[in-house]
Amino acid sequence: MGTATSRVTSQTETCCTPLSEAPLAEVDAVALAHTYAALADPVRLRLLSMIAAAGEMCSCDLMAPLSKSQPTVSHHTKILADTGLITGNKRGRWVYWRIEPSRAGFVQQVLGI
Amino acid sequence: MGTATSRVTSQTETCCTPLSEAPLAEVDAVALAHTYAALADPVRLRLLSMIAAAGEMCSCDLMAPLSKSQPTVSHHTKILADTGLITGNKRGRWVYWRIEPSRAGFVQQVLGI
DNA sequence: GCGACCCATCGACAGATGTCAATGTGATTC
DNA sequence: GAATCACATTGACATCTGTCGATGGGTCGC
Repeated sequence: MGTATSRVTSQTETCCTPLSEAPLAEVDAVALAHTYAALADPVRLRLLSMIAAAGEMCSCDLMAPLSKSQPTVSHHTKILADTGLITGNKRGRWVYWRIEPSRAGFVQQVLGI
Repeated sequence: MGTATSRVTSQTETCCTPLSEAPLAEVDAVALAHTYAALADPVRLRLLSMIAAAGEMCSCDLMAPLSKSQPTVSHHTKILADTGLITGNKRGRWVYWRIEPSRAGFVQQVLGI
């Protein structure tokens, strides 16, 4: 996924303003936006915060604090999981969610901790 | 809505640093989500990136690289400005946009610089 | 087996969002 | 003053998103 490698042409050219370094490529921008979209909801932020604080939580313990229905909580955990911010671990009847270790630093930044 | 009741379930040494005792309050979550919503769009991320790289840009130079109409660019700059990430400075007929200095560090984090 | 439980998925709905053409506003130039 | 330019605003549209009730699929205890 290399950049377009479009070399800087001229300062006054119309196509792509050169800038100092290459601006965010469109592909990268879409990926980044997808990640931030996952964070653009209060319920998901609180969800992340709870999981980060507890280390691990099952969905059944998330519904009450969030005041959301079970399908809604499932919907949000799926989005966070698809984005790679949390991972689910099914043990018996319960699914335990935790912050994806490789993203723990990013999540802490996001939560302003 | 209970406030900080510090009901941390012990055994927090699993994957993350202690973090906060209380989960994100709903009010704070809404505010945070509002900020991240402003970043949840590829066009706005590239817009931020361009402005950050150039230091200052006028709207007229943003339309072509983004391949967006003038009203659309205006729409996005307004959202970023309302969120406090950029500030506009009108000089003559042109509006020059730059990263809000107090948020420059945050923006650089966001753009992965 | 049977029932209870936890969770995912589906269908539907209201509200938010990105986009553009058309129009309005203010500044500049003639 | 008239024309032009840069930008904001409006109105309309298609799409996306958050939410919940209903349903399905596994898992446990009996």
